Amino acid sequence: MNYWLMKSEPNAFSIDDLAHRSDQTEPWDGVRNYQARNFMRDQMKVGDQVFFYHSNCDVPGIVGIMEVAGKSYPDPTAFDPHSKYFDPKSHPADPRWFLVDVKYCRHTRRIIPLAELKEHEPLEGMQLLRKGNRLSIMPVTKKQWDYILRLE
DNA sequence: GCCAACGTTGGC
DNA sequence: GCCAACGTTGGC
Repeated sequence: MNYWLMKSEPNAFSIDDLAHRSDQTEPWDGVRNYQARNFMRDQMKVGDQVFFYHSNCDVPGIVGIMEVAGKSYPDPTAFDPHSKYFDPKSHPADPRWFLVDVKYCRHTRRIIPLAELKEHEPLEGMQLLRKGNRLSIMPVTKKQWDYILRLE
């Protein structure tokens, strides 16, 4: 069992949007960063636990928990000329971008703000807290996961 | 292979 | 809106 954190701008796709999907499941499409892709393509397993993080908003922070719902597969938006995520360099025979489906588990009891996470010494070294970090998908250790859940 | 220019992310 | 950090692109 692995643990992850995935960012989304709530203006574009929020935890509430995910919760209201009929299946409460959504393909995490549009990721165009190789490191983030590699995590999804190579390391995410069904049942892995994921923090849903809201970025670029009034109170950036962890807002909920979801899980990996399926094995990775090529991101179809890369093949679609009408998609804003279209990438002409990605071909169905040799796909460049991959994604996983994620399923809503629950909201956290409250938003756990980024500013608060920064105050906790045991979370020092978290990739999320590194200055200038722009990675949208990153691993979380079990220790960090458990510690953060106790902050709820 | 180097690196300047440029675009994007995302906190503040 | 500002700007630091960082990834990508493309000329050489």
